Amino acid sequence: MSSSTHSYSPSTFNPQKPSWNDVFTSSDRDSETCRIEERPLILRGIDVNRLPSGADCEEEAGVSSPNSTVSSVSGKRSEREVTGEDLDMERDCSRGISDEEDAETSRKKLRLTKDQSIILEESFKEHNTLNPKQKLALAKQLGLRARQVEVWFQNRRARTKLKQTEVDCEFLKRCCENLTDENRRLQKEVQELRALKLSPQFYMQMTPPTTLTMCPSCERVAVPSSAVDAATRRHPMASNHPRTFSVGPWATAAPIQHRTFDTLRPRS
DNA sequence: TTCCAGTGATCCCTTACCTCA
DNA sequence: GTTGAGGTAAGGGATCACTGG
Repeated sequence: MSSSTHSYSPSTFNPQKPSWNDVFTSSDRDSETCRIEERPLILRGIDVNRLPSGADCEEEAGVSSPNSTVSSVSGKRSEREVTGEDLDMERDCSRGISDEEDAETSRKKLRLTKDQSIILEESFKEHNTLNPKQKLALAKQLGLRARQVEVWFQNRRARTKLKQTEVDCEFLKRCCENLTDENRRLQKEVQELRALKLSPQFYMQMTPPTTLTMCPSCERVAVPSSAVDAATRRHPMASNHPRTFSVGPWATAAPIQHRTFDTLRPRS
């Protein structure tokens, strides 16, 4: 993010409270009063970064951002935010805005100052959503409107989600590649084994197929013949009805671990 | 107690503006 | 000077939860 061409004046930016925790000790999302206070100011035709000229704009006067950049005109505004009072305030606050600015439907863009961004980031780290009280307090601290803080958090959450999606996507891609490799390797192994099976002289040189013994009750398998003997000695069931079958020398007695998606995730 | 309209908050998608290469 | 891409503030619709009548 560049602010080189903007006339940021961080010196005039004066965060009132250094600590977010000091500002918000309660996490409640309550209070009718908050809702009333939160009612945003009309934007149309107003420089959101400029102090409102009218005294009627006092509510936002202390809150508006006198320092953060660009003359900003929001072209549109949510209908639900427009109340009768707001309309009156809008008219009041719009005084002093030039006609061409007023007539201008294109919206100029606000750029947050570095300090504002830092504070917003810090507060986002602590909670990625804000209750009305927190929003108002933060807006006041930053010299922004509550709506701007709200929008910033909304967009920030979207960025976080997008980043997470990218990470997940990358991870799944790697999983897919690994599985493809594994599949290729196994296919190759199958081919080799088939070739071995078809070549008698090589087959003759090999040790005879291992006899596996499986206990019918616990379904444990012992691979080597010595192990089978041991198992027979230890486990009476194995001597009675050992379920035996022949497998190739490549057989493994280790149970196959079914990996879940979570187990595939890289440990962080 | 249930239904319903109103309201606020949030998410998601999109637009518009700004900056930079 | 122009242009296209990328970043981001903001608008607006959809949805959900809550509340009061």
